[in-house]
Amino acid sequence: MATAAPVTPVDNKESRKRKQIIQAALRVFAEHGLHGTPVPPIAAEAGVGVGTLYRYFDSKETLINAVFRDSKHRLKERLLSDLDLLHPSRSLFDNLWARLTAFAREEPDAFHFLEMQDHHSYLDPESRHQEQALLIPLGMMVVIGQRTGLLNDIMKPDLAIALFWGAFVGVFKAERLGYLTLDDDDLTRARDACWLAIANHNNKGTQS
Amino acid sequence: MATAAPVTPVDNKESRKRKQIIQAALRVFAEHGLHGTPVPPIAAEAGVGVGTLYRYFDSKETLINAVFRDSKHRLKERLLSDLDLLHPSRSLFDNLWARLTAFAREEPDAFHFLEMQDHHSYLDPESRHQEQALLIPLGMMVVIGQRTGLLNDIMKPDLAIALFWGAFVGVFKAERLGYLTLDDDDLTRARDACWLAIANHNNKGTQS
DNA sequence: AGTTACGGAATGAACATTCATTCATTGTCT
DNA sequence: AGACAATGAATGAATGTTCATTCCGTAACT
Repeated sequence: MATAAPVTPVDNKESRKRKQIIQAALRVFAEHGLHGTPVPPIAAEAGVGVGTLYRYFDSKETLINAVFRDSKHRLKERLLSDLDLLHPSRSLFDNLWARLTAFAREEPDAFHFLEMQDHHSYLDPESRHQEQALLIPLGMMVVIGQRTGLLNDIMKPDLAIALFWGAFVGVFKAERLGYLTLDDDDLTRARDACWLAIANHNNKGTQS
Repeated sequence: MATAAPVTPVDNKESRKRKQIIQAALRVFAEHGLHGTPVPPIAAEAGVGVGTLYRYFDSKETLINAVFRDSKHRLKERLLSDLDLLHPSRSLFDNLWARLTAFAREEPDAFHFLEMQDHHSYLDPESRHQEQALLIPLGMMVVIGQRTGLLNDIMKPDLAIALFWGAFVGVFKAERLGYLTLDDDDLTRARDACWLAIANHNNKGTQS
C-alpha cells in the first residue's frame, strides 16, 4: 500500500462535478473579483443550476476556500514536485523561475486569483495553513543557499522571498493591466535581474 | 473688495467636509475592502449622516474614484516633488526609496488602497489617466539612467519599473500579512538588493 | 416504486440610494 | 436690537435592487 495521501483520490461522478464547479468559479472570480461575482453566474459558467451548486458547496465562502485550496495546491505541485530544494544552485533558481512562469502563463486565472487580496478575510484555518506549506520549503531553501554562499545573506530569508515573489508578481501584474507586454526574452532578463538581487556576489574561491 | 483668490487650495467648508469623508472612506476601505464596506459605515466613520455623504458624492463609485485620486495624488507628490528625475544617480535612487518607504509607513492605508486590485473595474478615465502621470516620469528617469550607463539596459524601462515596484510592494505586503517584520535595516538591505537588480554593473558607460 | 440529483423560481437579508423632514445659519423687517 | 422668514445643509427612515441561500417540482437513476 502506498503512503496515504492526505486526500483520497476520488474520481467518481460527484468529485468530477465538484471540480467542474471549482474551475468555473475560478474563471469567473478571476474576471470579476470575489465580491463582484454573484453565485448564479458561477453556476451558469459551470453549466449547472444554482441549487446544484449548493448541493456541492455549503456556501459561497466554502466555495471560495475550495477554489483557493485547489489553486494553491496546483501552484505548489508545479513549483515543488520532484525538486531538490536542499541543494540550491543557480540552475535550481532558473528551474523555479521556469516553473513559476509556466504557472503564470498556463493557469493565469489561478495565478491571478491567488494574488487577489480580498480573499484573505474569507480563508479558513486549513486554507491559511496551506499558505505555509509553500512558504516553508522555500524558506528552507533560502537558508541553505545563504549558508552555502550561493545567496547573499544580507537579507533575512523571509525578506528575500517577499522581495523576489513581489518582483515576479509585479511583472505579471503589469502585463495583465496592460502596462507591459512580455516575451520570453523579457522574462529571462527579469529572471537574471532577480538573481542579481538575491545572489551572493563575492563568490568564495572563484575570481574573474 | 479685491479678494486675492488662493488658486490651488480650496479651503471652504464644503471642500473640508469632502476631504473628511474621503479620508474616512480610505480608512474603512483599507480595512474591509471595497465591496466589503457598505456606505453607512463610511458615513459613520466620517461622522456624518448617510444622506450627507450623498450630498458630496453622487455614488459609491464616485467616492471610490475620489479616494483613489486623492491617494494617488499624495503618492505622486511625495515621490516626485522637488526631485530632479532627469539626472539619475544612486543617491536619487536612495532618495526615491526613502520617499516610498515614508509613504508606506506614514500613509499605510493609502498605500494599501492603491495596491488593491478590485478598484480597477471602478476607475473612470480621469483616474486611469492619473496612473500614467506617475509612471511616465519614472519611465523617463529609467530611460535616462540606462542611456548614461547608470542602470543596466537589459530590461526595457517598463519592465524594470514593474520589477522594482513589485518587489517594493511585495515586501510591505508581506509585512502587512504578518509574514515578516521590517526594521530600518531590513529596508536598507531590501533597497540595496533592488539596486543590484537594476543597476549597471559594468564600468561606467558613456553616452552613445 | 423509491431514491437521489437537478434546476431555477422564490425568499429574505443586505445593500446603495433617495427623500421628506429637521436644524442651523443668515438675512430682513420693524 | 429682537422677531421672523428664507435658505440650504444635514439626517436617517423608507425604497427599490441585488444578492446568497432555500425549497420544491421534475428528471434521472436503481
